[in-house]
Amino acid sequence: MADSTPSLLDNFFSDLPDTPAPIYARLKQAIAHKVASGQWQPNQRVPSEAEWVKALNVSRMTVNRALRELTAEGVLTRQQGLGTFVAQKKAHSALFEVHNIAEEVASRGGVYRAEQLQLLRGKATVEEAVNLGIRTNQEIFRSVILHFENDLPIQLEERTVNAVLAPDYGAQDFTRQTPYVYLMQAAPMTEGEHLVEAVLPNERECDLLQISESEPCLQIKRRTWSGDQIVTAARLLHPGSRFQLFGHFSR
Amino acid sequence: MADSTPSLLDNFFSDLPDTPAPIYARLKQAIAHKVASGQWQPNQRVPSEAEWVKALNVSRMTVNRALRELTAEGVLTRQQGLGTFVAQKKAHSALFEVHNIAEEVASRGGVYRAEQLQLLRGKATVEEAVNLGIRTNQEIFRSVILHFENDLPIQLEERTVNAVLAPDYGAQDFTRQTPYVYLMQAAPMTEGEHLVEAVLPNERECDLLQISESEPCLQIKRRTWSGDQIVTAARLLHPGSRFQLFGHFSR
DNA sequence: ACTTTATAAATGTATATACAAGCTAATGTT
DNA sequence: AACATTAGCTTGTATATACATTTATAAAGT
Repeated sequence: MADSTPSLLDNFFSDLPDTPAPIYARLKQAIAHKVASGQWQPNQRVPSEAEWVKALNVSRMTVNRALRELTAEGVLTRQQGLGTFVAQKKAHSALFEVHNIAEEVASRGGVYRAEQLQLLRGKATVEEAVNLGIRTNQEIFRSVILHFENDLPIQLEERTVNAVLAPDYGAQDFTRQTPYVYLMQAAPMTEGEHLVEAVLPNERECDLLQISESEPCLQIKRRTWSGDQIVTAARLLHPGSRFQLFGHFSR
Repeated sequence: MADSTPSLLDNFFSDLPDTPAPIYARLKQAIAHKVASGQWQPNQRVPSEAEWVKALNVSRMTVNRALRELTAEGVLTRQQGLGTFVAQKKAHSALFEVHNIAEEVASRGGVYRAEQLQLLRGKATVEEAVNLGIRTNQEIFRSVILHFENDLPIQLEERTVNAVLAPDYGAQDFTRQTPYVYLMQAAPMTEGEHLVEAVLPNERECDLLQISESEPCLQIKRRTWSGDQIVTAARLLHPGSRFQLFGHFSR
């Protein structure tokens, strides 16, 4: 389970505000950012409580609280006697966290492939501006991607992206890497919402998804925040016969 | 916001094991049970940290941890200077927690009504036994209920219930109280899972839901645990034109 | 009557300390 | 060489203490 311990504990708070939030919260935020941005990989070892105490000159209980809460939130895992580690990505996954369709397909043992139908930059329309919480003249990206599992369409993805927060979105090749992966490192998600409903897609969409016009689809509209700004809004269309959403909850 | 403070702090742990779990965990469990079973109502005041300290003769930090974690889990809400209170049921609700359709309808300002189409006791079939994780000769209840919002069908609910865990299920009147409410006090839910998909219902179901046969529906299959036993398995059918699932997530 | 000020109560955070319990690796013994 | 023991590091929990912040209430002043 163990790897090596990250080094730079000094100046750990360098790129974070040092006034408003309590110590434990800032430590949580700093660690969560390392994990969300991929700088710390799953199963990698996190500095021990004693190391944090020495490096940051804070009480062990303060460090303990930060690590304990991150563990409760599924960011870290801890093992008595061993240490603290970055959690596996969807270990005890929260609800309905199908953010990366490529991983989802791979985890089922399927072959994943994508076609990029559209990717262009422009100014936001009124509807898009409302969706993203920005002004209408602000730059955005629009992309349409069709995702395949074993050469059968599994998801049609229409996405609008805030170009200020993710400036390199237009330079990505989404047949190689899903938007989710790029967006997570460009502007790590802190919050999100989704709206799920059953719909009958229009003729063009049925054509793309290779389904009959009477086949119902799961439509998921999702918006994700980074801090207090909306990074992206997406509409995901899944053929009902090829896709189910699974969720698990406790307490 | 404040009500009156519950009295019996003595013997609070009376009906709980007193050996294995740490103090803070037992306190959490005891409070969560009071809330889940409805003995403590939303917005009702919970004893202050100081009161718990005096009553249980434990450290304030221990009580603080229990209350703080229950707050993070959405069971309680706290306000500095004021006190600790039982949280509103779906305050910052977890994901897709549409457990009680009556509340859902009411929160939208709609008029709720239900028709009980079936309610009978019997022995579990093979499929039902597998679903509930029991043996095939064990007693179960089966119920079919149609829920209305403003006199339009909003949910068709087929439910199987473990009769051992919820023995009085058959005596309930589900036109007055949803199964969820009874089941929560009979065997408080600790875990659950759901499977969401888009389907086209059969002729009878379309008839009941008053929709055309080409209208897609959201189908939710849900199982809920109490401890390590499955209490109930339900299949919920929602007309796509009248129902959406909304979820919100953080971190 | 109204405003201001003090006071008390409640939660929020931080620290120091202590001991329990789990895991690993070094050490010692047979 | 094989095994048992021990020491050291790790997380887990519990306590006592201190001070900050927020809120409501009571008292004092105008």
